[in-house]
Amino acid sequence: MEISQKVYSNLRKVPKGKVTTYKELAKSINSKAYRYMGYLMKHNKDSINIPCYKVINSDGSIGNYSGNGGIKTKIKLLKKDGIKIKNKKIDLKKYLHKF
DNA sequence: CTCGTGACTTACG
DNA sequence: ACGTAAGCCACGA
Repeated sequence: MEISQKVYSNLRKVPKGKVTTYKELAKSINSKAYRYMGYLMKHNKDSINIPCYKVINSDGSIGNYSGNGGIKTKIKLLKKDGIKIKNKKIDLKKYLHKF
């Protein structure tokens, strides 16, 4: 199975109300290709089934987003999932999902 | 095979 | 806190 498919699969496992980081995502597939995670999201081959907005930076900041509205929409979607965002940062202690 | 790319991370000054 | 640099890895051309 291709790495990209594994990443997508894992990302879909993130429960509602939780988020994950590029770092954790890479670790979950036994890889250190942190940068590639974002690369995959941007390419967005399966955007319909992949909640890329649940992927954030290791320090809890939002990171980036190429969808409609960009960062703003990403934050909105996260809030919709019940996640509290403080000054563009997410409380990883509460919302980080580990694989 | 090599090269460029990327929504990252860590370390250092 | 901020900018810079280096490390990292899969993928397409």
